[in-house]
Parts: sequence; C-alpha cells; structure tokens
Amino acid sequence: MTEKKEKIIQAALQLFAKEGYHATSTNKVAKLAGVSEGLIFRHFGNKEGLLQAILAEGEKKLKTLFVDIVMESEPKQVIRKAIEMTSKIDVSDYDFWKLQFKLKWELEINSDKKMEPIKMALTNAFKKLNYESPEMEAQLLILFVDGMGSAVLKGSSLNPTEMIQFLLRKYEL
Amino acid sequence: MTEKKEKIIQAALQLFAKEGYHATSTNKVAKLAGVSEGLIFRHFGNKEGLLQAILAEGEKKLKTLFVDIVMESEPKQVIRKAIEMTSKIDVSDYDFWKLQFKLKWELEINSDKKMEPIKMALTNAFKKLNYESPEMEAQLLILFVDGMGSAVLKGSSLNPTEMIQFLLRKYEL
DNA sequence: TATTTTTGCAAGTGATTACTTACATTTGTT
DNA sequence: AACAAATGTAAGTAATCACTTGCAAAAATA
Repeated sequence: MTEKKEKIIQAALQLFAKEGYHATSTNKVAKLAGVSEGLIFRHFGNKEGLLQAILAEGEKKLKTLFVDIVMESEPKQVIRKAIEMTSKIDVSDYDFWKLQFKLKWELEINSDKKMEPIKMALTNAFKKLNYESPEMEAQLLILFVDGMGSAVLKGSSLNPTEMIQFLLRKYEL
Repeated sequence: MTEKKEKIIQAALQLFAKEGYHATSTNKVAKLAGVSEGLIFRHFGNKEGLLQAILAEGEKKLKTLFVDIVMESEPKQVIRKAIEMTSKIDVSDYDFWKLQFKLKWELEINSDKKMEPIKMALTNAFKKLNYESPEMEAQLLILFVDGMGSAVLKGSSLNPTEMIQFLLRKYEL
C-alpha cells in the first residue's frame, strides 16, 4: 500500500462518512487526498471499487469488536459486553462506523448477516440464564445496540454512558 | 394542487425513498411523473424545494400517528400504543417513512425534536406507574420503537408482530 | 545497467446534472 | 369578450459527473 493510495482511502472515508457516497465526487476525494483524480481509477478501477476497498479495510474493525463477545463463555459477561459495545468503539473510527450506518440506508446494504454471530452468542447466553424467550431477548438487545450506535454517531441528545448503566441495572449486571 | 403537481410529488417520493435523494435526478422524477422537467422547477423552485414539499406533506402523517399516543391519559395505554406504533403505519405510507429514515442519514436531518412529544408522554406514563427512572425508560422505549421501524422498513428478518407481543409482555401489558 | 512494471499526472472524453429561457396553452377574473 | 395569471413544454445552458488516454518518472526486477 503506497502512501498516496492510503491518502485516497482516508479522504474518501472522511467524505463518504460526512456527505454520503453519492454526494461525494471523485474530484473532491482527489483534491482532499492531494492526488490527481486519475490515480483513484488506477488504484481502484472505479468509484465503487474505492468504496469496496474502504469496506474491506473495515471488516477487521468489525471482527475485533465482535470476537471479544463471541468468545466469551460466561453468559452474563456476553450480555454485559454486548450492552457496552457502543462505548468500546474508538473515536478515531467514528468515520468508519458512520459510513457503515449511512450505507445501510443509502445503498440498502443489509447488516443482518454481520450481526448474526452476536445474535447467536446472545441467544445462547439468555438460554443459559433460563430466559423465557432467548431469541427475542437477543433480538431486542441487538435493536438496542444498533440504536445506541446510531444515536452516538448521529450526535443525538441521548447520553450513552447513562443509558448503558441503566440497561446493565435492568439486566441485573 | 394541480394533478401534475401531485404526480411530481408522488414520483419524487417513490424515487427518493428507493434510490435516495442525491441518486435521484430531476430528469428521472419528470419521466416517472410524465411531465416536463421544467415543471418541477416551476412548482418547487429547485430540487430541494421538491423535497421540502414532500416533507411538509408528511408532517400530517406524523401528527396523526402521534396524537393518539399523546392524547391518551391512561399510562399503561400510552406505553402500549407506543409499542404498537410500528404496526399502525399504513403500507401505502411505507415510501414516506422509508424516506424519513433515509434522510436522517443522507442529509443528517435530526429526528430528536419530532419525537419529543412522545418522549414526554412516555416519561409521564412511567412516572405515574412509579418506575425508578422514567426518563431513561422513555428513552429506551423510543430506541426500541425506532429500531423496530427501521428494521421493518429495511426489510430486516425481524418479525415485528412477534417483537411487539414480546415487548408488551415485558412491560406487563 | 538494461528492461519491465508500477505509480503518477495533465488534459482530455461524452454523458448527465440541476436549472433557465422562450414561448404556447389553459384557467380565472372583470 | 378581453386581459392577466397560472400552468405547461421543448430546447436550451454551463457545470459537474465518473472515467480514459498518453506520457513521464520512479521502483522493482533482471
């Protein structure tokens, strides 16, 4: 990965996350990255290739965030870690996560599949704790995690730490 | 409101909801509506004016959906109605609601203000029922309702009726 | 060192963008 | 009927879009 290629990815991530994919022109990306526009197409083929490169880079971030939850065997810890997930995302990765949420709506990219391992881990955890409807409990908690992430990244008025504390009490953790 | 003006709004709503605001050209809107492109600008000034017209039309839908909850005096009924809100949205209004969720991310339109009356009603309801943290409870429930709506409109695998039943049991309704 | 491959840029390309202009037709008003 | 205002269209506009081409410099390979 050359220095300029990296610059392009950084600039594109920043702009895609801020303005959206369609609202960001390759011209703008090139200018912010300080390279010629042609270089984008040399490295990534087309605009969508650039997006895919960013998404591929980010898959690692997703996995490091998930592996900690999925590998946990203690059911109460699984639930706790899922609830606290939002507060674990690094501020320097905000652009990446914002892009993820944006693309869910702008390009209708389904995130159900990505969340599947978390849903499984949570379902098992609730099962072990003898909850009546473990699957529903898992789905509801995912709804919460997704909503929290959404709120934080959008700069909503919601206080995430307060909300996390509140939910931990609710689940008696 | 002339017939052709109405046609433009319908076509734009359909396309904005499906492809997004930036990905939809005024040319496409005119073609789907069966009018000349110039008529869009005669009626709405510019592309953003067209969007605002759609949003203004939709404000009524928001209010009719909210008034039923806010006017309710029985606290348990307030909570029940909030939970059931998602199932109350008409299938013919899907495009409108999808556009609302899309714009939250594509144009960073804040929906916090719009939800404020519901939050107030729910906070009061939880207060009357002697919940420990009525405000947090209200915020959490809004997170769920928002997440449910989001899931339904995105065509997620989540089963909304099942989830509603589950939530009603959770809140002992 | 000679040759190939990769990286880079400047200056293009046609297509599409939001929007305008000039002019015709319909509708409402007196 | 006479006039004005509103509604409509066809054919433009400059700017911007994603992307290509031709060529030079740098880096890797031999």
